Amino acid sequence: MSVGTLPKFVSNPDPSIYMRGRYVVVDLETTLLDNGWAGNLNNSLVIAAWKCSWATLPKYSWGNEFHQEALLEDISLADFVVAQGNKFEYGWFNRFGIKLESVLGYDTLLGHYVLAGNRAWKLDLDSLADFYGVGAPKNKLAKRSMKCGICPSQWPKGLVQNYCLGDVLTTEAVFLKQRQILDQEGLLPVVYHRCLFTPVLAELEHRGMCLDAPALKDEYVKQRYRQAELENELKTITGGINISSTKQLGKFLYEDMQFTPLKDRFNRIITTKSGKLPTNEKTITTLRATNKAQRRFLKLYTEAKKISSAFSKFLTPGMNSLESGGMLYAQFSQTTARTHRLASTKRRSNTFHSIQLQNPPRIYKPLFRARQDGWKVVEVDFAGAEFASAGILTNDPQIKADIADPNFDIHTFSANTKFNLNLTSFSKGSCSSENRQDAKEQTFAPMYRDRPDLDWDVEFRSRYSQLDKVQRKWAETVLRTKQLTAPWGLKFYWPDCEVLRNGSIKYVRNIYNYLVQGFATAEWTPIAAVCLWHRLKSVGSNAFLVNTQHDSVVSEVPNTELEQFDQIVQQSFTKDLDTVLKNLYNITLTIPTSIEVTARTNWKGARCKVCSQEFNPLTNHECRGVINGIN
DNA sequence: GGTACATGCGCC
DNA sequence: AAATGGCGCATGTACC
Repeated sequence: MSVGTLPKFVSNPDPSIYMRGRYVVVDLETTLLDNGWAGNLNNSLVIAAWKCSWATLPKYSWGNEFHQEALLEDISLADFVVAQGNKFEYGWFNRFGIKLESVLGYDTLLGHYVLAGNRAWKLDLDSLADFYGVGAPKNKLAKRSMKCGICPSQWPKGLVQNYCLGDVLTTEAVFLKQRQILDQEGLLPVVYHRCLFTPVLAELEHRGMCLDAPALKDEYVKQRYRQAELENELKTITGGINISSTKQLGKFLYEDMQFTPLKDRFNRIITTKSGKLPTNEKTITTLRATNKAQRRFLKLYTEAKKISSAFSKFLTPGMNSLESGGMLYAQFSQTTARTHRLASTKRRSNTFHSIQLQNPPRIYKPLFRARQDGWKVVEVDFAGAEFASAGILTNDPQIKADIADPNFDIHTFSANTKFNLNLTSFSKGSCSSENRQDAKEQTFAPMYRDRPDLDWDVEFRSRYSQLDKVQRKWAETVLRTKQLTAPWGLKFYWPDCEVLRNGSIKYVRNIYNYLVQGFATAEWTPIAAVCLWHRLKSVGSNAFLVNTQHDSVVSEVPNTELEQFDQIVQQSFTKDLDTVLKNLYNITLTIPTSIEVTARTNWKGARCKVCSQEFNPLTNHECRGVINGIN
């Protein structure tokens, strides 16, 4: 069975193409529904403008998406396509009939973001023009019209044309300056990596995720009912305070109910940043309830708050979408996170229902399904990605050994310290599952922290002494030079790094974190997704990607293609990842990555802490409907 | 009435 | 909240 092929520009990436290749710079003006998103089929193209590197004058073309032969011809002659905010153009290229997998992009927005590293630089085209000193022709009238939401289709033709052509020339000028700097800084491979990911995201945004309507309705009704019950009971206890108000809740807890505020290990009263008494769940579950009324209130309150959050963030938007087909969309941003991880937001839209697709409650994942009968939702996860990433970056032999050892379970090891178990074996099952579960939460915390007063930190850092040594070296480097260069070339900056009064280095936790988190989730996952996407295209598969959550990729796959899909996944997430990291960054993964693949009609959900059953609103389960019983 | 901030919490 | 990092969103509140 064929696992397909990758295009040369993926399997054998050569970022120097950006310095010497033939390119076309493109800018499009469209109607403005949903900010001109190509996913809204009521949008239309107003004008396309482009300039070829082999021509002196730019070209333009009015008219609709089906008549862009001249642009398509030039794109087919180029090695890559340059644009500011390429994801937008990719969406429209799809509508032009261009196969996205055949177009290598260069995005000036991503270029600037990569140069910025973790610095919060402005990324709009005007700011870029200023930064690179290429003096953009500022068309104030056009800018103002755009800002006021006046559709370019209503503008005088000459105005649109000048605006669009002006942006093409500005983008080209920015590109030419920018690529020189990125080349000198050794950052072109990183930009290349980011640009490979863009068309995958453009398509993924367009697909959206499909809800399981009966399951969602069932859950919605059940929670509405429960919510009403809770509201009634709480009202009788509190006299009708607004439990969403931290102010009112604080007053109720600490004044009316007379709870004793919590204290830290130095016997200081714990407060929030602004000095108020905290009212979050952790605090509330730790407060000592001394009577029945107090206990009852705490239980009801916690449940009510979770339910209310589930409604506003998920159940209500989900229900609203059912009339129009039960599809939820999101927007992904490659230029938000300081670690260069992907970020996701709700799509601000009147047409599309949307949620933030990177954080739906895990217990509700089974409320999503494949949109067609006879298909599965397939999730691919990297297992222990950040631990492996840390092991590779610091070359720690013990991390490597522990990951390879089937008889070593790090959460059991963690539980051993936390609960003083005096275990002699750390294989999974050597301690109770409750102990393991409780320890799990903090197992990897010492990777991004170093507290000599905490037993687990000392234990962790003494076992993984090479990791400890290298991370300290990172911090010393930043203290000395104010920056840190990752093995893939990306530079992180902490210009005001200094030794604090208590002797620790400022930003030490960020310094310990960024490379480790960035390598696993910002470098590996996009490469794996890109390779999966290209291979699926190359075999003419009907399967497609619908989501990605830092160390996982979610797809919809026809049952008839499951076996082939699995093989392509294995290829993409292991061998292809190795190949691309080697060829693009000259990095070798000294610890092999491992993945978990699950395929089912509905998206894989969370397991219940109590009975270990996967939560599924469609099946009977002792924790059915009880949100806070779920891990 | 709008904006900015604080808090809390969902995910990885 | 003590006791890692990274995000975005909802809600309430303060302030102009």
